[in-house]
Amino acid sequence: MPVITLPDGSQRTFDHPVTVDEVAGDIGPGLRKAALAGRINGKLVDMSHLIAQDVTLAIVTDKDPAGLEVIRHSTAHLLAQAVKQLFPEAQVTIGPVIEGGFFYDFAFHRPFTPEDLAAIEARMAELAKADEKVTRRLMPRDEAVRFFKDQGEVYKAEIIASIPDTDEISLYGQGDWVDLCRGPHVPSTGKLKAFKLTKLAGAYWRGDSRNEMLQRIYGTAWPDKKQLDEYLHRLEEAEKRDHRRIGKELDLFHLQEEAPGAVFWHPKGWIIFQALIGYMRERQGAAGYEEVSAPELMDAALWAQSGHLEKFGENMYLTKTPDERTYALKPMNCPGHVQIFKHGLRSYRELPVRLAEFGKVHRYEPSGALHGLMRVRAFTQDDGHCFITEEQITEECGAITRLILDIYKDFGFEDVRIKFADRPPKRVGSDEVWDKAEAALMAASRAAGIEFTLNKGEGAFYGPKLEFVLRDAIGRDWQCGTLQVDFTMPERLGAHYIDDHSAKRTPVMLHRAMFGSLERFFAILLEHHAGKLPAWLSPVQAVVLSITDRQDEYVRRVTESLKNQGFRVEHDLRNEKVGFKIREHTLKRVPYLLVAGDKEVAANLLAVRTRSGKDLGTMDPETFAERLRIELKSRGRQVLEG
RNA sequence: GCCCAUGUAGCUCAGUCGGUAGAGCACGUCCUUGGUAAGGACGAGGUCACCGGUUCGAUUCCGGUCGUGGGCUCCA
Repeated sequence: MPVITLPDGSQRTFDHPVTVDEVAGDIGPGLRKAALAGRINGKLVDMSHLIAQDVTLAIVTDKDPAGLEVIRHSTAHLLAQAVKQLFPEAQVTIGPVIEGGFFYDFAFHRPFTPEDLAAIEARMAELAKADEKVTRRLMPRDEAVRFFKDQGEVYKAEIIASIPDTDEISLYGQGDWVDLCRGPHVPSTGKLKAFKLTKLAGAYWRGDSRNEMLQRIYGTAWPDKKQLDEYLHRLEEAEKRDHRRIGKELDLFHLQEEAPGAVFWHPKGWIIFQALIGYMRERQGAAGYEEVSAPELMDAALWAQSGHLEKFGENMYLTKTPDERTYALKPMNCPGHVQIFKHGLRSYRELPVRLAEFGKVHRYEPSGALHGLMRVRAFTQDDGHCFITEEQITEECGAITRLILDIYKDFGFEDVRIKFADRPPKRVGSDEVWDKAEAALMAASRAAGIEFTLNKGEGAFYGPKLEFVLRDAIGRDWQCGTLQVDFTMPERLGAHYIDDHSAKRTPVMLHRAMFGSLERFFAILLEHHAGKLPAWLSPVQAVVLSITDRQDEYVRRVTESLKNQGFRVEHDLRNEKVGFKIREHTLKRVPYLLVAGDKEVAANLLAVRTRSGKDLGTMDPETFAERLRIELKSRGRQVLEG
């Protein structure tokens, strides 16, 4: 006698057990048709799920995020079914839903080709059109293992064998194909109407690089064709704002074969880079940091003492010199800063000592990890180290966290996620010291009132850390800022201060970076703004354009004057039509285009146009300068273009 | 590091079933003096990533190396 309570609070009573599908049909034929799954007491189930008890039930359609997940998961199954039909020797493994779509990993004796992909997709379309019923059944674990082993599906058998005894094993079938799955799934394959296979890739079995390489097929799926097309369009748009592409278009930097993972900064890119440094110099100077510079090349012995050589050695560049010494190119700035701290006797009265450096570090990253400016082998950190007493940890961590979040706001990043990364397997320092460091950072985070998620085992080898994560235009997450508590390094490198009882004490060291890598932050900024950097960061803030050569003298004079006032301004006197010049500088994302024709020259004016095509009318050069000055000073919060 | 793809002019890309290559844009010269996203003509530009092999002959076929791209692993 199940009584079923619906989301709107209404109840339906049945005199026999009913399926979700029947309930949906009872509510209305339209809903029954649109239904993909049910949610019983908060748990997702199939349409065929039989309800015998009193429950609350919601019918899940494609309007529900969970419905979209069901569609994607079922499309992954459809993919596997198609692959098994076309390539019976291929073995299936796993096929989860991911952001934007799904993938399925297969073991196969040869790589899939783009032609295979097209054939698979075509077969999937046929199978969807056949509208095969999707059925669920339970099977005892041992029987399921045997069932898949008999079919040569050793990966599936391995997965089932690793499922705890207590969990039930459910199998889903559609047509001639059966797969292990927790479910739920769409009631029939006809519900899958809009999908596309997007790419092929390799992936390790169970994500372990010691395991064999499987072949992963990525795809995306949506409730309808329109949403699929919109998604594909979004991908295209994201590609247009790829920092590598914009870097080329705007002539900001380049990379070349001879220096994999190292950047050749062009004049315009370097202006932006320096603007970032200038900004950070100002902010951290105000926060009590003193800027220093430590050697890039130091004797390997120092890196052995710090523990870097042992824990980080495979990522370090080493060089042997004619004097038979081995030097290491610094992969981190901390040991250098400790040397500066420990030079001379330090008193507790001096603490906190805050040292900062725009330090260029080199790390030999695996070749496959390199990615534009996002992942390089030579990069610049806005690195800083605070030498403090244990009592100062909470306050100092709070100050750093507030500073980081405030700085991100200046660049338009409001949504920042914070992760707490605790002790990694490869580490230095005793467990007691780690307990203390983790507790201290945790307490400081709580005191600062920030929310964070746990990133297990991802701390630095010398201490736990907070990671500040930004999301880029294509939806990828990038760790930028970091804050680490370190009870180990000062000890290993022999740093001390004298406390108020004239005793030698070891300071606690905080490592922090806000941009993290300037190269990466630069790339994220470019993508975030699609190249349209705010004027205070733009390499060229305005271009003065002549219409004919009669304005040359005036244009030169105005440009010179603006330059003398500290603005980054160029002129364009080329023998081209004004439309051509406008187009070109707009494509170069120059914030302001200042046009001078005969009329403007006669009245000492400039016709001001923005890169987004807005006409701001005419104004005299002094007025423009004043307004631009305000915009730059407010870092874009007060914008000339309105 | 691993899997797959890929490397032709400054850029974006054609092309050569093996006989040393072409377009558009950019660049140079000239014509045009034109009012808010491409005016026109002519010209110059490439050891077809690098090293080997097969071949009378390789940019093209094969092998390797390096780089790049998409993933995996790793990470700021």
